[in-house]
Amino acid sequence: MSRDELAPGPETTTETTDADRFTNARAIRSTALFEDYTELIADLTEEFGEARITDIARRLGVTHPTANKAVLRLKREGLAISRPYRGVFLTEAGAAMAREVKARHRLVVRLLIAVGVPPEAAEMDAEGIEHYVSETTLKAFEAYLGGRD
Amino acid sequence: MSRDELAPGPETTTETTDADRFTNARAIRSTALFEDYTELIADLTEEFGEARITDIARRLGVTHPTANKAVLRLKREGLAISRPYRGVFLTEAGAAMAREVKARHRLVVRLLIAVGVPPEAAEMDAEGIEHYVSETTLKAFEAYLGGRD
DNA sequence: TTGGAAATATAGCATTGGCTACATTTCTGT
DNA sequence: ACAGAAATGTAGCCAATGCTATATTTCCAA
Ligand SMILES: [Mn+2]
Ligand SMILES: [Mn+2]
Ligand SMILES: [Mn+2]
Ligand SMILES: [Mn+2]
Repeated sequence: MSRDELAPGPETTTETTDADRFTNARAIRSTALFEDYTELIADLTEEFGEARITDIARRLGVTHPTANKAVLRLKREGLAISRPYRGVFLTEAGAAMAREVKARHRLVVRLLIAVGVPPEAAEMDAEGIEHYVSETTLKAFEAYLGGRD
Repeated sequence: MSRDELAPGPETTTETTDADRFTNARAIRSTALFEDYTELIADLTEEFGEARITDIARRLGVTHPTANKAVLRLKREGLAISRPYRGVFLTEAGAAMAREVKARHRLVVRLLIAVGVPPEAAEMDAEGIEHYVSETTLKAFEAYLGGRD
């Protein structure tokens, strides 16, 4: 039952292992929350001029202490700023993330709908899928959607 | 700056809120790890006749104590069984999850490739995406891939 | 057969991301 | 102006998921 050096394959090019894929997915998982927060804060700021903890919490479906703690992490990472008892705002880095994430979100929804997924399901599933779509895949989606914009 | 009762909309049908989408994504996040473990244990069992902690850990790119702890959770949830210092095996529930997840994994890869994503990127991204694809979306993927099977 | 290597288990630590309960501050209607 | 309501902040709890270090068990080769 030897399992060493299994199937080395004829590849001379560096090979993508299972571990690479799972490690990639784990790395993304740890940034997905920040992506949702920055995208949401950008939305709220556009709608209301500021993003308040209560509104963030309600839109995400979490309690306000949970939102508050997440915002502390966002601030620590340089993605947001806020003064006590005041609204939350994105830094330039946070705004850049929000723009990037929003574009990805929309493209994923459009792609899903284009291949026949009902809009409701597309919106629902995209909320999770969006975080795992690489640049390469995004480009492919753009090419696929191509003309019919 | 009133934000109460904003845009109630003309819907009579129950509406999907932002919070619903995020709550759904959080629920899925908490099962994604189990899905990867069951799928992997099924693969290893087929390849070697058993799934050993060391092999699980190496394939996932984590340390073996991490894999061991995850297997304890799998056992607690009735998805796997094992005796001390021996291989891990899936219960019927675990095997059912593995089958379902593997089918989803393959369909997602096929769909991505079908819309023009390079196979390498498709495999990489599918590892995360697969967990967030609903039954409805899966059905749409099947319909889209339709004939050219 | 037995000693070292390999595999497995366990202990203990850290962070994340949930929650409830309670404290503090700000806002608002009278 | 001020009292009560609303918003925000903080403390403390928990589970999940990662890690390193160490102990134990099993396997294998001489
Ligand atoms: Mn999302
Ligand atoms: Mn999004
Ligand atoms: Mn996966
Ligand atoms: Mn998979």
